[in-house]
Amino acid sequence: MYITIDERDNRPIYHQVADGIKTLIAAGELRKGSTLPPVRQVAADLGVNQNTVAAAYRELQKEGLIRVRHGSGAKVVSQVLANKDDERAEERLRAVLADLVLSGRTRSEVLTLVNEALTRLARA
Amino acid sequence: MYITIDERDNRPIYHQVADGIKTLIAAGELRKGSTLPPVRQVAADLGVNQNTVAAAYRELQKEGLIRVRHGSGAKVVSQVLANKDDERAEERLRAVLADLVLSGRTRSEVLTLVNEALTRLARA
Amino acid sequence: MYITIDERDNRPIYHQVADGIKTLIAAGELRKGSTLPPVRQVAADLGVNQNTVAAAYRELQKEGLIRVRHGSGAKVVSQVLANKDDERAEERLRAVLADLVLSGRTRSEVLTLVNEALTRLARA
Amino acid sequence: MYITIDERDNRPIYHQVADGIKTLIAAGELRKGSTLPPVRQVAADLGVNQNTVAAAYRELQKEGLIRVRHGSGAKVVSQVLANKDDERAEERLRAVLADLVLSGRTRSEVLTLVNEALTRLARA
DNA sequence: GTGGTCTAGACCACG
DNA sequence: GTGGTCTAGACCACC
Repeated sequence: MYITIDERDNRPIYHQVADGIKTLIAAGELRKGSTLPPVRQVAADLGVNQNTVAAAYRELQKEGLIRVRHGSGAKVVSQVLANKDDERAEERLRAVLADLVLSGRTRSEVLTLVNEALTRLARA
Repeated sequence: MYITIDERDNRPIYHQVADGIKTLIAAGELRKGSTLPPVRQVAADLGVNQNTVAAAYRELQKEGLIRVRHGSGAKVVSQVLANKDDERAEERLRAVLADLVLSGRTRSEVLTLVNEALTRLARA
Repeated sequence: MYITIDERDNRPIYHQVADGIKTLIAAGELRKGSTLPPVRQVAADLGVNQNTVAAAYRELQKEGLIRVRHGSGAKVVSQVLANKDDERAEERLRAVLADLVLSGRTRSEVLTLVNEALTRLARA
Repeated sequence: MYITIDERDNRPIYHQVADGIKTLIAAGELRKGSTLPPVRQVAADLGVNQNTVAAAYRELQKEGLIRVRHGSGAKVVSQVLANKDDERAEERLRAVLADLVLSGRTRSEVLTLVNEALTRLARA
């Protein structure tokens, strides 16, 4: 599991964990039916509290990507988000692109970044 | 000021305001030397608390885009972000792209969204 | 045994099993003196862990409905719950009814559901 | 706010709190636009931890009934559950009715309970 | 003032 | 073994 936590990142840790797993699902590294590692293990690996990882799993379950069952762990049940609109992904996309442009990148540099990122996402 | 506040957007309001202004700067509608409208006016226009708009301005000042002076309002002083938080922006880009892919969009659909957004940003 | 396990049901599996058997008892399909099928068989039929079915039997025994004996299987010994947890049941009833109302059902629709359910329970 | 916590109730506390508020919404005591009391106040009133109440609010938000915003509290935004199917309300109804019947109540006694409960729910 | 996040650690529930 | 709940308390973010 290649998830990284960035202290300087404004996003809360549990969000970063969830996003990391979402990326793995989008990239096809975690397919429908795959079992996620135990909460405790992820917590130990990343050096964060178990509750924090549990919050990430809860988040993913809320979005319909995984199914968490009490004694038997978490499993990927879908590769499609349930609430497409709630997250306002397009709006966030615009904001991020504005940031990249404001950091001095040219249009083609931004497009290169986007293409590189998309290439890693199998289903795209 | 063409800024909109979306109730359903999960981002905090002050963030939405700051992002709106950043987009205007990136698009060239607000150039170096331009004066931003008074906090009170923006607050009234958007129907939000003055403190919220003030927080947005503070954020923009922290990023080096504007300069806020007591009595003389806020002015755009740069069109380039001061913070070199490139990695964080790229990380957020990846997360947003993963969300778009997980919401069922194909690679070309995502690229269309990106191009549309970039076209509105003059400097890109 | 007409018990079904619903993956989408939030109740724990052992609870679903116990409730299924309780419904059979309430409906009179399992009468005082009847023998329940062996844990292994139920587990195999439903495709769940034996421990899970055992937990359900334990629950039913705790409520005074069945008697589990090593070697001789489980037998229905009563058609009346031992625990006087009436208030808790009523509280749960209120919560479920609130949910049904909040899901948009009218009073008469709810009453229809209730009547249908009661009709299947012989002793009612 | 007439919410009660029952130690003997099997449901987790945060669930009992959420159910209590749902009942108030279903009964029309909390209408669309109403503001919920602060997390801290509810926590103090009920004698539970703030995190527990926060979990209840999160639950209600997930179900689409309230909208929680950072600095400005929680507000009722809908009187209809967003995820009607996820909760399997009808299945839980059958289980509760079976319990009431098994506790020795006749059909008419159960119907009286149901009617009393529904009478308190305005929208029913 | 409001809610959100995170931690440490205890204890419970499920399979 | 797995995840869930709850607590106490600290600190942060938002309006």
